[in-house]
Amino acid sequence: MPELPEVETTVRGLAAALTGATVQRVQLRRADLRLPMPKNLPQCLQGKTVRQISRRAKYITITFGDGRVMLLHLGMSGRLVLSKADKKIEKHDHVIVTFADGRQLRFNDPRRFGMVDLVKNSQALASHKQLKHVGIEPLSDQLTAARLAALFKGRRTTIKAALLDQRLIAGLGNIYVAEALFWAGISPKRRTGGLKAGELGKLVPAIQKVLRAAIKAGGSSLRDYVHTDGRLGYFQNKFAVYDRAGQACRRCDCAIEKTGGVQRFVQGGRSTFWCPRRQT
DNA sequence: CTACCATCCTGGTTGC
DNA sequence: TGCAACCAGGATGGTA
Repeated sequence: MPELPEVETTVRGLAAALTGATVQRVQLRRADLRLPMPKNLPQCLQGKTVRQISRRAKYITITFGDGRVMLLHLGMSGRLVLSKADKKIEKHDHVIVTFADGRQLRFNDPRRFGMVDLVKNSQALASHKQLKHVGIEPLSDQLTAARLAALFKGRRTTIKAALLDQRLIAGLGNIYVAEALFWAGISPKRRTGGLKAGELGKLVPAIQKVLRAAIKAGGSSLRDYVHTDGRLGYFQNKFAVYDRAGQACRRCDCAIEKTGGVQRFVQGGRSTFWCPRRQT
């Protein structure tokens, strides 16, 4: 589910609601996610106050008053939802944080591809195994055509694989790579090294435009994803190509022409959607 | 390097 | 209605 826009929407919801809140109790109902959770999580967080909540790549960080940082990843099916304490506990609610005012933050993840970890301070966070190698933030001024050219130079990978590679650019996933390449007019089959400066110059704003629009729409809700208050995102209604095989893309009448509209094929084991008429 | 594959896990959808 | 196959927003480690 969650790519950068969904994680960002979650972070904004949590930050607005929980900054300054004090943890009363933590229930660790199931610790065996993709990485095992630290068993001392409840003891470490009890009585601590939330100082800051932010995002790096697709990771969520919750910094507490004593400097400790909780690191979370939502994997494919994870969600963080605020609820009242009397709400029924769901099957896949793995961590439940109860605050002093009675509200609860629940980490629910059916597929258990997510992760939760705890580190001593922000320095330890920066050198965390999961974060050490993540690439540039696409919505920062780090993302420039020149930077992309340097990252891609000499590589023979396809642009689709490169944009999914979190070590290069952090936060894009299968949906937003497809959408960004569409708006940039670049075929997902192109080799990174073969892209011209002008094409990279179109790719940067395409990536940022898609991510910003998706954040504005509160992310995409396909099946699992919901906001921290349970509302759905609606960017899925604005997809140009993702999950639209056989339909017209958002820019032409390709569906009724011989190209047959948006095409789907499998690349690296994952679905790729593109419009052959608009992306070359 | 790179492409490709399987793996972790559950649940929803599709097709017979 | 049952059941099996297939599919899914991610990340990683192995293979050739």
